Amino acid sequence: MSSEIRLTPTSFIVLGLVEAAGEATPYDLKNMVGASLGNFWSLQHAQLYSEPQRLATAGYLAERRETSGRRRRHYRLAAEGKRALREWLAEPTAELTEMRDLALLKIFFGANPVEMAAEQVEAHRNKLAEYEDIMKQAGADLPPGVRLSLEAGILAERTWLDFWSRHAE
Amino acid sequence: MSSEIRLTPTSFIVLGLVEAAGEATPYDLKNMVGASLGNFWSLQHAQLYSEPQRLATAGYLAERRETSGRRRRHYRLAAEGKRALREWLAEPTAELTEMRDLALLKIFFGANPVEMAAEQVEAHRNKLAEYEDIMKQAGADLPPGVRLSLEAGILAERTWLDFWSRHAE
DNA sequence: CAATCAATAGTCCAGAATAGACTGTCTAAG
DNA sequence: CTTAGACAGTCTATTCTGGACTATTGATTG
Repeated sequence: MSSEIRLTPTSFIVLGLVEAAGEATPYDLKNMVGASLGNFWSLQHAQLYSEPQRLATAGYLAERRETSGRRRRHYRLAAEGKRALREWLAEPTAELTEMRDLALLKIFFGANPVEMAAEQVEAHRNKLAEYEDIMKQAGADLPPGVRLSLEAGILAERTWLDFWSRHAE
Repeated sequence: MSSEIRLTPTSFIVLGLVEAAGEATPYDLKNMVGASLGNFWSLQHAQLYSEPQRLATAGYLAERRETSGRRRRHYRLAAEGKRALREWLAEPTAELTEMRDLALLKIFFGANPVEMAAEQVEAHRNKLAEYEDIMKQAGADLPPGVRLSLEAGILAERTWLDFWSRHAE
């Protein structure tokens, strides 16, 4: 309960994942992130330990702690957390994709695009293959939202692959 | 000189912009960012005040301070800064685009894509128009790297516009 | 000329995020 | 029974973020 905290995207990621899992430890969250979300929103694993605690003290999550062994903390959504998540999901955003592309930054400042392109083509090709693979394996049974964001990832990777290929000669 | 500091992307942005300008105040840098780079790499203006100071104490920039009025600080590249920038530019990166897209994050967690799409189509359409405008106005005389990253921005915006349009019905 | 307004320019701070080293716990194989 | 590797969590220093706040300058107008 109590202290008001600022809810950041990180907060909603934690709330969303906890909701999806029903109950989860930070380590569970870490694995969930790695398998999905991490592909398009990078997170430090340390945050998956600190953020749930923040949310728990503020009343958005309920915490149950094991009394022996690893003394893991298990989190579930509290009513307040469910409400906050619902609200956030319902509110559309006009905010644009923010991208941070080191290679592009170097190009901007005059780095040689051809040299840059070789590495980038390779990296994007791998990423694209990975996504397409997931889509082929699991595509049909993915929740629609997850599937949609995977599609978006595939589109984006195709675009980048295309862009860099054209500069690779 | 002296104290070793960690050079982050922010550092190289400052070094790169100072090099391009010859000499610049933080406020100049802020304007340069707004007009170009800011479109694909967001920065807090406060950092354009603190980062140059960090770089100056570490010997990468030379600082000249006005003695009256606003007491502006003017920075130029020091030899060490020029070296660091060259080195960074020469080294290709395999790092991928990191994207943070709030709308996509919401979709991932189950938000209604149709509602999301309306706002996003609008926002991306505007951004795309803005880029294409710059390209038409200034395209020919842009430095090649700047032009290339502008092209990348246009491609990316087209991709997003396309993606969201398809879900807008 | 003084008042005032907008644009210009810079400072500050609390809190959040990042990088990455470090420490424990558990299980299975040799 | 020991040890390697996977599993799970903690910690710290530094950087970054959002946003409020202050101060200077130049242009307008009454």
